[in-house]
Amino acid sequence: MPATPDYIRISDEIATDARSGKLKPGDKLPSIAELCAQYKVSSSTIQLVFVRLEAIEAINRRQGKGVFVTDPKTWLRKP
Amino acid sequence: MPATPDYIRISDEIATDARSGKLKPGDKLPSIAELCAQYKVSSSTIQLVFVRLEAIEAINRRQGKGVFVTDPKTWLRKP
DNA sequence: CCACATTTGTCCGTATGTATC
DNA sequence: AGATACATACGGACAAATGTG
Repeated sequence: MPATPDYIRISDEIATDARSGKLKPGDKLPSIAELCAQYKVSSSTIQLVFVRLEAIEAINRRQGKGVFVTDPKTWLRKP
Repeated sequence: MPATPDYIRISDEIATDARSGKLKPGDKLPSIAELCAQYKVSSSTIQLVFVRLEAIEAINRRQGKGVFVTDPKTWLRKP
């Protein structure tokens, strides 16, 4: 059986952290470089994570500043 | 003004076609190779489009078979 | 204003795996 | 067996926004 793809697993973990309160609305995620190191994946995979989380409005990406978590209450679904 | 990124523009066009009825629920999208040719982008960009559309449940991806449009009424939002 | 470092943003080409026909 | 098609992941190139000095 196929293991869960990295980009699904990582976005689910971030979503879980936000729902549990470990990440709060407005919190800035680690930089892409740090997330790459933390999860041992490439930046392309992290970008996939961001596209997926952004599509459901779970994060807010601001070029040059960072990626910020939104309030889970406003998410379109639980990824 | 920043040009709209390809993966946003393409997923918006597909969404518009589905909403207008040009694409109907259950319709199969052209193959990745055909979409690459049609929009003159790489397969990586098409995969970004798919991840984005799948996140809002606008498409259903079936490995080896194709990518199918869902009913816009069930989408999580209008991309 | 300018230079620089940091960070995110987009896109590409390729490799490999898996499912279907 | 072979062809087709989608799935995941990588690494790199370059652009754009921000902040600091």
